[in-house]
Amino acid sequence: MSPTSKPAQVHYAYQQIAGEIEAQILRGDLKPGDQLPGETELANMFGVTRSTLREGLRQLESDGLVHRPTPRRLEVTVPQAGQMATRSSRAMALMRVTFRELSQVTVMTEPLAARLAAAHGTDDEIEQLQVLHAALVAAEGDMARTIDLDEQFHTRIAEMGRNRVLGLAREPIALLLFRGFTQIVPFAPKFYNRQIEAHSNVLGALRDRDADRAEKWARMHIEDFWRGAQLAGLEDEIALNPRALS
Amino acid sequence: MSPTSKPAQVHYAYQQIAGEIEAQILRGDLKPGDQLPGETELANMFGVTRSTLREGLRQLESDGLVHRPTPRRLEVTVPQAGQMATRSSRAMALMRVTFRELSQVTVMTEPLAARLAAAHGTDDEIEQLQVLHAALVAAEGDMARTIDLDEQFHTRIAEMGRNRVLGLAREPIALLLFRGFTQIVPFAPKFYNRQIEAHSNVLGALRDRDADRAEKWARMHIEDFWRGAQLAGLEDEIALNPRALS
DNA sequence: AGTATCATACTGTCGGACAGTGGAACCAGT
DNA sequence: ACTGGTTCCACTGTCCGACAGTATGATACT
Repeated sequence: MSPTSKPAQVHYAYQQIAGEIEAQILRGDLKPGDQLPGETELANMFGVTRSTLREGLRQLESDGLVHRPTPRRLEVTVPQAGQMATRSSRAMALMRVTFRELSQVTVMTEPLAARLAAAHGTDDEIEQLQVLHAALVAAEGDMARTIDLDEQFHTRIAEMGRNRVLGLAREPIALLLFRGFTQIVPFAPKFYNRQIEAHSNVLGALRDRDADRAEKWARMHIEDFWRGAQLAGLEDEIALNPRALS
Repeated sequence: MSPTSKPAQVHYAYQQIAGEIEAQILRGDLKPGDQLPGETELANMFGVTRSTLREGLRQLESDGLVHRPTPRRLEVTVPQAGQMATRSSRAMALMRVTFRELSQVTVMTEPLAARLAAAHGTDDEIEQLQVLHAALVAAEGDMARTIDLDEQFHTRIAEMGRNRVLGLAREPIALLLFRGFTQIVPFAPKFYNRQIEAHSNVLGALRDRDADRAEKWARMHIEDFWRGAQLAGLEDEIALNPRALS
């Protein structure tokens, strides 16, 4: 019953191949960076045609367990965070999750990220964050760029926390939530400036290595975002039209 | 630069096919439940061979955007939470995340889940949770079963919160963390009983619809887990050997 | 009408083939 | 001997054609 142990009927050859290689990776027989044999050879090893083998490979590729730096080289790899985030965002968008759902989670993740960043971020990273913030301020008016930089700002903080689990968990969520910016700003003119201010305060707290203050301002930042959504009457609205993710 | 808008070089035919169908789904031209034409017809539509088309389909399948209820029927679907969780867990296991990383996040997610459950769970769900808890108590000694039920208990609470975003975010994490149970119990004999007790208290709070108390006990529950890991000296140990996920 | 049978169409897999190309071996020049 | 360029080969992406097994819908039967 456990979601991780379901040796369900995987009778199809291409699934068996994907499963077998996956098992070898998880078992450690194949380590990230290892190069796999050519398709013909692999096909022989598994006793199938190249066509069948390729279908299996496509699946592994899509799972992020192998990838091709160049068409000629097929190597084992650990799933990339960005790839996982995209998949997750897409899933949530298709589920038509609401601003409420996103906010409820983000109001926990971002403050945690800020707290961890205060503890583990390097001076250099804080400096870079300052630069990013300056760019964000300078981008006033350009909505697309603002959203992009805003997302980067938050992600950068999360990275500073040295917690990859948090990184994986929050990225797809933040990705969706911050896109909602566009829908909120028109309803709350002052909103934009308050966001900038909050960023400044988080930045300041990080510089002082004040975890509590960083956490507090991050929380206020998100709560403010949520209030903006409420003002705009978007609480239970779909956060993002899936088509925006194309 | 945005992770969602990368029309990178997708020159390969099978990638274009996957991309095109994916776009149609995100755009809403294809809705979950819709049935797709046969492979031959699709291949003609895209002007490629069936072999090539199939490679594209395998990718979509693996992404969870389409699936085959029966080999004959190929239909559009929204990615299943369980599938995403498995992928995520696997990625984290391969990244060799530590107990520390998992705990830091879980100590936020589970209390939030408990709080939301107190607010939105139905009486019926609380009853079912009681049954599950009873089974958990009865399973004393059977480690594998205990872990399985424990994970179910937490997941059930998360579902009661009616927040799909939280569900997606916490599932893969909880999946990994609770498996660590095995490594902790030997070091902390009393640990097991305290976990049961905590569950009881959360359950009681839910029954009283006391969100604060539910949240508090959930937090204590996780913090206790974390202390157990510390007692066992596992703070920075790999939470789960990837091979356990095969 | 409900059930059983049959025919058809479609999937999973196979085998072979070919153009384009990236890498490696090989050769030449200094 | 080492570097730089050329050639050749292996390998990928794609195509074509084929076949067994089977699920699905159509047909026939009770």
